[in-house]
Amino acid sequence: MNQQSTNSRSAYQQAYEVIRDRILNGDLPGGTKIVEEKLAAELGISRTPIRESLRQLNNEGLIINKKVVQPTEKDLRNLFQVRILLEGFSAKSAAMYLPEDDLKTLSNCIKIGREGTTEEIMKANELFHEIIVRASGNTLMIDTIDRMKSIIYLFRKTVVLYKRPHLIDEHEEIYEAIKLRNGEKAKKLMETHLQADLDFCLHIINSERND
Amino acid sequence: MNQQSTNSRSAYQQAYEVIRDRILNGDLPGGTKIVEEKLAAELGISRTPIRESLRQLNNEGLIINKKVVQPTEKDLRNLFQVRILLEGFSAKSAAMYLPEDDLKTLSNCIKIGREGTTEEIMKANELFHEIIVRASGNTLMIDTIDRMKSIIYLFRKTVVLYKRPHLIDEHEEIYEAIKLRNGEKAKKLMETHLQADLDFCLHIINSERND
DNA sequence: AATGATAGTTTTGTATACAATTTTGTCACA
DNA sequence: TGTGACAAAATTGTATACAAAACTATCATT
Repeated sequence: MNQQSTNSRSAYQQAYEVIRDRILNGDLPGGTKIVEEKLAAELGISRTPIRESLRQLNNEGLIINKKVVQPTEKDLRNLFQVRILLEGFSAKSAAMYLPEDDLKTLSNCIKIGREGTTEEIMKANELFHEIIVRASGNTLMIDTIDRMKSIIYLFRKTVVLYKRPHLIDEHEEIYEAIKLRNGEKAKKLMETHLQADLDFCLHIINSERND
Repeated sequence: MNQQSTNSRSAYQQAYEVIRDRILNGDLPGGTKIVEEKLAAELGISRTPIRESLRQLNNEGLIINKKVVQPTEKDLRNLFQVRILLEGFSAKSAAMYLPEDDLKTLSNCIKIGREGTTEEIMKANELFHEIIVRASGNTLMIDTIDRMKSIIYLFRKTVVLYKRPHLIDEHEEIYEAIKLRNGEKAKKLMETHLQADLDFCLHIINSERND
C-alpha cells in the first residue's frame, strides 16, 4: 500500500521499527524469546539487518538476553525516580526560559486534555511533558528521557494513565507556575505530579495482580 | 600473550573493546572517519562483527555519523548538569542507606587520594563516586551515569582532573556528611563538588584553546 | 576559473553459507 | 522416578560475495 513504509527506508530501519512497534503494542509480549531467523522470515529479509536492529533494541532496553523485556515494579520506580529529577529540573528551566509561543502550546495541551478525544488527550499530555523537557536546553537530558519512553509506554498500555483523576489539573498548576516564572514552584509541582503518576501506576498494577 | 584477551570472547566483543579503547585513549581522535573494512583488516576479522560493534558504539555516543565523536563544551556542560542531578540524589541516598563497610571504603579512597600514586588516586576517586552512585539502589541511574563515563573520560584525558586543588578535601566533606547521615548536606556538597569539577574542566579547555 | 556531467572508486547494505554453540529430546541405567 | 549421557535439532556467530549507494576525480563546456 504505502511505498514509504515498506520500500524506501533501509531493511535495518524497517526491521527496527516493526519489531519495536510489535513489542510496544503487545504483539510480542514480555518474555517472548526472540529468534532471528523467525523474524527474518516474517519480515521477508535476511538475518543481517535483523541482527542489527536487535542490537539496537538491546541498547534501548526493550530486549534483554534475547527475550522481550518484562519490566518489574522496581524498574518502574527507578524510572520515575530519574524522571522526577530530570523533569523537575526541566520545569524549573521552563519557568526561566520558556518562550511565549511554547507557553501558548502548553495552554492548548491543557485545553485538549479537557475537551479532546482519548487519542487527542494522550497526544496532548505527551506533548506537554515534551515541551517542558525541551526547555532544559540539554540534549543529553532530552535523549535520556526519550530512551525511557518505551518502557513507560509498555506500562501505560495496561494502566491507561490519561484517565487518572486530577492529571489535567496538575498540568494546569504546573503551567501556571511556569507562566508566573516561579521556578521552584514549577519544579515542586512537577515532582509531585510525577510521583502521583507513579503511585497511580503502581496502584493499578497491584490491583490487577489480584485478579 | 594473553589468550583471554584475544581468543575466548566473541569477535564482536573484542572488536567493541578494541575500538572503544582506541577512541578513549586518543588513538582514534575525534572526527576520524570510521571505515568498516579498514578496521576489519586491522583486527583480522570480517566486517560482520565490526558492524555490530560500531552500532553499539553509536548507541553509546562514541561514534556519530561514522565519525569519532568530538564532544563540545556544551556537551560537557550538559553532561555535568545531568550528573549533578543524579549524583546529588545518590549522595542523599548514601547518607540514608550506605552500609558501614562502604563508608570504610569511602574513607579509604580519601586516604589513597592523599597518599597514593597518580594511577591509584585516579582509581580511588572513580571508586568514591561509584560507591555513592550505587547507594542510590537505582540500576537505571547507575547505567545512565555509566553511559556518560566514556565522554567524561575523553575530556579527562586532557584535563588531568585528579590534580584539581581541593578535590580530595571536597570528597572528605561529602564523606563526613554521609557519615553523619545528613542527606541534604551530602547532596549540596556533591552538587558544588561536581560544579567545581566542571568549572575546572572548562577553565583548562579554554586556556588550552589559546595556545 | 566555475560548473556540472560522467566514469571510476570506495564504502556500505544485504543475502547467503557454513561453523560453533546452545538447546532439546531420547533413552539407558541406577 | 530420576539422572545423566549422547545425538539431533535449533540457533547464533562469522566470513564472504555481490549489489546499491555515496563519494572522487577527470574533463568538456561555458
